[in-house]
Amino acid sequence: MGVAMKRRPSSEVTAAWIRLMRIRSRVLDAVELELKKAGFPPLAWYDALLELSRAPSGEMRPVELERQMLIPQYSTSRLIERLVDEGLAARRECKIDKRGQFVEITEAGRELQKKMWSAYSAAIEKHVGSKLSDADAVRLCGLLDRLVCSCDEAQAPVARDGAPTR
Amino acid sequence: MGVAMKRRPSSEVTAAWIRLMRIRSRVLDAVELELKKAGFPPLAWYDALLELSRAPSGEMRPVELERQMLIPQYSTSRLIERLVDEGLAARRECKIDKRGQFVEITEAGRELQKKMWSAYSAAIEKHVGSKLSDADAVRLCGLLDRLVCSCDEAQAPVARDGAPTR
DNA sequence: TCAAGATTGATGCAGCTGCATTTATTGGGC
DNA sequence: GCCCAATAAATGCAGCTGCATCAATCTTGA
Repeated sequence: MGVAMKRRPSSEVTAAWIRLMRIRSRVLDAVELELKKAGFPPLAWYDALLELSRAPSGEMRPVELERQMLIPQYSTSRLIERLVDEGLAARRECKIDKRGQFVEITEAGRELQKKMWSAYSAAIEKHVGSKLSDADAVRLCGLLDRLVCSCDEAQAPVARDGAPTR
Repeated sequence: MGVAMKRRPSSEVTAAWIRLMRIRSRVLDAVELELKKAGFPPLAWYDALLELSRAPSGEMRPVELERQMLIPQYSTSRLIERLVDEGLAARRECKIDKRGQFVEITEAGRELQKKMWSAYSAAIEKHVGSKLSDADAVRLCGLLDRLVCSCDEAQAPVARDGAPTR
C-alpha cells in the first residue's frame, strides 16, 4: 500500500459528515437540556447507573465499567467518585484482587436511574421518535453501523429499560 | 396540549439514538486523532478559519462568526483570542460600531486552513467515504436532516474546499 | 524466589467549557 | 437631550477533561 490516501471525499460524503456532526450536537443538546431543566445530573451518570443496575448483583469492577462505557480510565475513576459522593453507588472491597474494588449501585441509584429514564425516554421520543418512522430508524441504524465496521468491535445489542448514551 | 408526553420511544428509535451518539463519537475521535497526530490544532480552529477565509474580505464580526458556528458567545471570544495569539487572525477596529470589532484571517491562517483541509479531508474519506457509497451518504443526510426540521433553521449548504464541523 | 513488567485505580496540572457578570456602546421612546 | 433596555465583547470562577504520572498489587519467567 502507498503511504498517502490521495482520494478526497465526494461532496455527498462531506455533506453526510457535516450532518453527522451537526445534528448529533443539536439533538443531544436538546435532550440534555430537558434533563437539566428537570433537575437531573448529566447523562454520563445515567449511563453508569444503567450499567451498574444491569450487572449481576448490581456491582462491577471499575475496569469493567470503563470497558462497557468506552470512556478513559481517569474518567471512570472520577465518575465513580461523584456517584459515591452523592450516595448513588458504594465502594466494596475486592478480596480477590487487592488493587481493585467493586462498585455497587445503591437503592437511591436505582431509583434515580429509573426516574431519569422516564425523562430521558420522553426526550428521545420527542426529538427522535416523533420525527422518524420505525422503518427509517432501522435504516438510519444500518447506515450508521457501517461507519464502524472493521475498526471497533463494539457491543451493546439493544436496550430493554434504558439506553446507554455514548 | 397536555402537560406530559406519555409515548415512549420504540426499540428501533432507541437503537437509532444509541447509534447516533456512539458512532459520531467513534468517527469524530478517529478523525481528530489523525489531525492531532499530524500536529494540527483542534477542529474548532479549522472551522473558524474556514468561516473567516470564506468571508468577503477575510474578515467578520465576532457576532457573525458566532452565528455561523453556532457556538456560545464566550466560546467565540476565547477562540478568537487563541487565533490572534497564534498569529492566525488579527483584530481590526470597527468604525461603525465601537462596541464591536472585525477579525481578519492572516496569510498564516489561510495556509493553516488549507493544510488542515488536506489532512481533514483525507480523514473524512478514510473514516466515512470509504465505508459509504455516495447514494448511501445521500440517504444518511436525508435521514439526519429530518431530525432537525421544525426546531432549528440551520444553514450550511455544502462545502467547496472545506467542511465545517459542528 | 525474585526482579521486571503489566494492571488497577487515583491524582496533580493545564486547558477548556458553561454560567454569570461586567464594561462599553448603541438605539429607541418620551 | 436623557434615560433605559438591548447588544457586543470580555472575564472571573467553578467544574470537567485529557495527559502524564504515581502507588499498590499482581503475574510472569528465568
